[in-house]
Parts: sequence; C-alpha cells; structure tokens
Amino acid sequence: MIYSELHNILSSKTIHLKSGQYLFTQGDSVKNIYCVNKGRIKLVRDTFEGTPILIHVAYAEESIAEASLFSKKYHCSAMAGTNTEVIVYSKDELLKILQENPESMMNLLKQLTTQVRDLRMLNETKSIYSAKEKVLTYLSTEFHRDKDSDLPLKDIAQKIGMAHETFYRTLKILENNGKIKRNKSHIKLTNL
Amino acid sequence: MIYSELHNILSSKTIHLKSGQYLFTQGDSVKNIYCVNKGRIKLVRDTFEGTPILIHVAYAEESIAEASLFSKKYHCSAMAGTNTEVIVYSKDELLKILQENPESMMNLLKQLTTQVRDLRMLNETKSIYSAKEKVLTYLSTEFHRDKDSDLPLKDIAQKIGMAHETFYRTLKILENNGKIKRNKSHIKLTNL
DNA sequence: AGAAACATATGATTTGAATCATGTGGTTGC
DNA sequence: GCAACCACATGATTCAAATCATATGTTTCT
Repeated sequence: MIYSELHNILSSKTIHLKSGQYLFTQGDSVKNIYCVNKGRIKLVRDTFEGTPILIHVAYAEESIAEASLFSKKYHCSAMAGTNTEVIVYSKDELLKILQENPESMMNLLKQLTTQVRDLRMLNETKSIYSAKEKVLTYLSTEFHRDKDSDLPLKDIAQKIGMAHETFYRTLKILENNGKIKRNKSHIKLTNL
Repeated sequence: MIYSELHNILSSKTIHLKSGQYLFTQGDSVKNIYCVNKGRIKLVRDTFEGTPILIHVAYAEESIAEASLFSKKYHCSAMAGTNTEVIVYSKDELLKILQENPESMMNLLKQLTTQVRDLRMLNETKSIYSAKEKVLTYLSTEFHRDKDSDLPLKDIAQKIGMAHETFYRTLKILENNGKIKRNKSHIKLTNL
C-alpha cells in the first residue's frame, strides 16, 4: 500500500462497509485518509447537471483520498462497490508525520510519481480505438503484471474502457492467434 | 508551472527544439527535469512489439519527467511536437533542494495530488462512449476552464480520446441544442 | 447445502464513431 | 507577401465496438 512504512507509525483503525455503503460524501470535510484492505471503493462525483460520474475504482492495497491530502473538502463521494474493508488514518496526523519526516515524504512523493506515470499510461491505452491493439497494449504494461493480475476480467475491461463482452471476445481471438496464453485467469503475452 | 517558487532557487537554462527534435530518449539516464515554456512535447514509448505509443503531450507551463524524479532511466522518449522552448533543471539539484526544504517538497506533493486527480478525471471521461456525453463531461471539469482553455480544438479532441472530426461535429450539435455557447474558440456550458 | 449474486461466455443486431476525402480559413516562417 | 503548414469544418461510407439477450460456471453469503 501507499503508506506501507508509515502504517506502523500512524494510528489507524479498520472499518467494514457493506456493498453500497458510503465511506464519505462529496463536500464532507477531509478528516481522514483511507486505504482499501479488501473489496473495492468507487469514487463518484456528483455533477450539477445530470448523472453522477465514476471517477475511479480503488482496489485492495490502494489508498484513496490521498489526492485530498491538501483539500478542505472531498471533491467526490466514496461508496463500497462490494463488502469492503478499509483502513482509516487521520489526515492531520499523516501531514504532521510527513513534515517531521522528510524521508517518508520523499517516499510518498515517489509513490505519487509512479501513480502519475501509470495513469498516463492507462490514459493512452484508453485512447486506442481498436480492441485488439488496446488489449495488447494494456497487457504489455507493468501494472497488469503487478497490481491487476488478480482483478476479474470484467473489471479490467472497465478499467481500459471497453465493454466486458468485447474484452472476452478479444481475449479469445488473441488466444486463437497465439498472441497470448491463458491459464485460469492469468493472461500472458506470448512474445518477449 | 510546477516549480514556480523553486524556479528562483534552482539554476536553469532554456533550450530551443525544432519540431521533431528529441529532448531525451527512452533509456537515457535521468539527468534533468524539464518544464515546457512554449510549444509542446510529446512523450512517446517504444514498445518491444510494434508501434511506439503516445503516452502524454505536455503543453506550456507543464513540467515533464517529474515522474522520472526517482528513476535511473527515462521510461519514454520526449519529442518536440512543434517548435518548442524548454527550461532545464538538474535533477540532482532539485532533489537536494527538496530534501533541504520540506516546504517545497510538500508543495510538489500537492501539485502531484492535483495531477493524480486530474488524470483520474480525464481517465473516466475517456471511458464514456457517447461523444455528446463525453464532451459535456469534459467541459464540466475544472481543467477545461483553467489549463485547456487555449488549446486547439484538435488537441482537446485527442486529449479526451476522440477523432477531431467527431469533436467538431459534436460541438456543433451541442451548440445547436443550446447546451453550449461558443465565441471564438472559447467554449462554455450553458447551464450553471 | 442451497440460494443469490456475480463473472465468464457467446450469439445476433444496431449504431454511431472512426475513417476517408475534400475544402476553406488562419498562422507561421522565411 | 507568399508559401507551406495546420486548424477547422463537413459530407459520405465503413465497420467494429456497444448493446441486448441468454446461458453456464463460479464465488459468496447465510
């Protein structure tokens, strides 16, 4: 998780959310920073006009609201997408520790740079129109091997911005073409 | 720019690139951090398999390679997309200053959290399939008003992952429906 | 253990975004 | 001031991805 080493220093508590329950609501003042331990949390933004939009889905080991470390209010709402376990840290305490402890701040900085890079990569993957190309590009990224390896296919489909039906089909085609191999739910590029 | 206050402390120099010239190449060791002053820089990643893919386009006031602050080697190449002016900072010097100066580190942290938030937002905008919905969602974001307001429409189209032709057409439809107003190249949502 | 909820899978159909083509207007550079 | 380049625009066409439907396999909850 993003605060691995800090976890021992910081006081924390664990809370359990039922699917559909809210962790916080857009506009609430930012008191806490969270880390998903199990399950998933959807970040949803209420727009003045019309339907709320999904901003992000955080899975196990992912921290959320660190983007709100410097905000007064949450700019989105967080809802459990399934029964979920979340670790809670105090924002103020975290900020204090970071200030006293440049090394851990540097560490957090590092994690954020990685996040930025991953997000950019994902962003451009999403720009690819062709399903085959998109899937191959996604599979060639690091975060597929690392973090995403145990995500349901359906969720991966959503992550890269394609209908899950299309994703299943595309995987099959690529498999038949010998471009990828699958055993159980682990997918591997053939080349390299 | 991302290092606004640091700019005065850090030593820097400005370099000029012709369209198509490389700033650095994937695999080069990371000596410098850059900030685009004028023009634009494309970050491109060479994939073992097949065509290189575009990771990001950095415009004026945008820093690049800060995602590489902690990397030994650049993970992508940077090419000028047009005649471009870039400010160069030394990575080591920047890291040193940050360490000595927790406040500026905190500041950089803050900028990165904003970047993460924006990227997530953009990411989900890209997931929207319907052109109209996608454009409306994009227009409702902050970074449209702030940073993107002077981008060519063509570049915005690329940023949100749609063919520029579709973007022009969609804008026209939305304008005819009274959902948006345009004067010159500034676009505004009607409601709110 | 059984039920409910969800992931995986695949077929049929529709649709709308990409693509190709072409033209005009506006900037930029020499 | 001219030429080259690029943004903007719009029409016609194609095609592949979304959608709808339905079924089976798999986890999860009680």
